[in-house]
Amino acid sequence: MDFLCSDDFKNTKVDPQWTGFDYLLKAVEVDQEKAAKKRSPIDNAGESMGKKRERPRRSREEHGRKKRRATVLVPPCSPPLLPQSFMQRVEEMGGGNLVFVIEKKLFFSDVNPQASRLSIPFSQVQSHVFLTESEAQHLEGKNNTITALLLEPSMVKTEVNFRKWMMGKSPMYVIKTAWNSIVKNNGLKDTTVVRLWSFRADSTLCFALQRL
DNA sequence: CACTACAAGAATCAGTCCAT
DNA sequence: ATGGACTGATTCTTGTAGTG
Repeated sequence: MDFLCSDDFKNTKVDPQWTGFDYLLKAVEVDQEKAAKKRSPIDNAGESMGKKRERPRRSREEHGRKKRRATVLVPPCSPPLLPQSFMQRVEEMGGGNLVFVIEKKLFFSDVNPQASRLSIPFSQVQSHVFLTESEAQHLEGKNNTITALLLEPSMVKTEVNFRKWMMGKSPMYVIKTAWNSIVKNNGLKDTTVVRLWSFRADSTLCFALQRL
């Protein structure tokens, strides 16, 4: 991960009227711009894609499995704005340090009650700065969980467990515990597009889930 | 242009844990 | 004992860069 340094802000105009929250938003913006610059235009077209592997093709549909690999959403270059309704709720909770985490289309595995989890592929995470260094280290440990609050699209607060898993060689974050009820209460389905923000309320890690 | 190779990550499933 | 929730390894599909 590339951390921001003072050089990254040399072209940033600072308004003395800014609140602490405005500073945080600007920091996120600069971080996103830096990340976008780092990716070459070619990389942007298929940054995470490698090449194709030849395998015997056996239709999964034969086994009642759904077709996968839907189009991966191209993340916006600058973080989207959190809707006003969420902003109000976040402020009510005394929240700050808002960080845009990911925008993703939900897949069957994300809404499958048997799985009861929201997968957050590492490489699609817009910024990892929402975790403190100690939290990131904590998650490295096997079976280590961070308890967080999730603000559902319905504005209901739910306690969830946040973990980091290694799926093969690919690390991913997962939100677990109560995820099924979140899916149910908010009518989330596969193909639903959601945005996830993180923020801090009394140093507690919190997430805001926006349904698009 | 056609083909190959690879990485990413979605989907599945067996095993484990825990509450009833 | 049973069933639901959770875990995480494995399987396998897909997009695209690389090569001829």
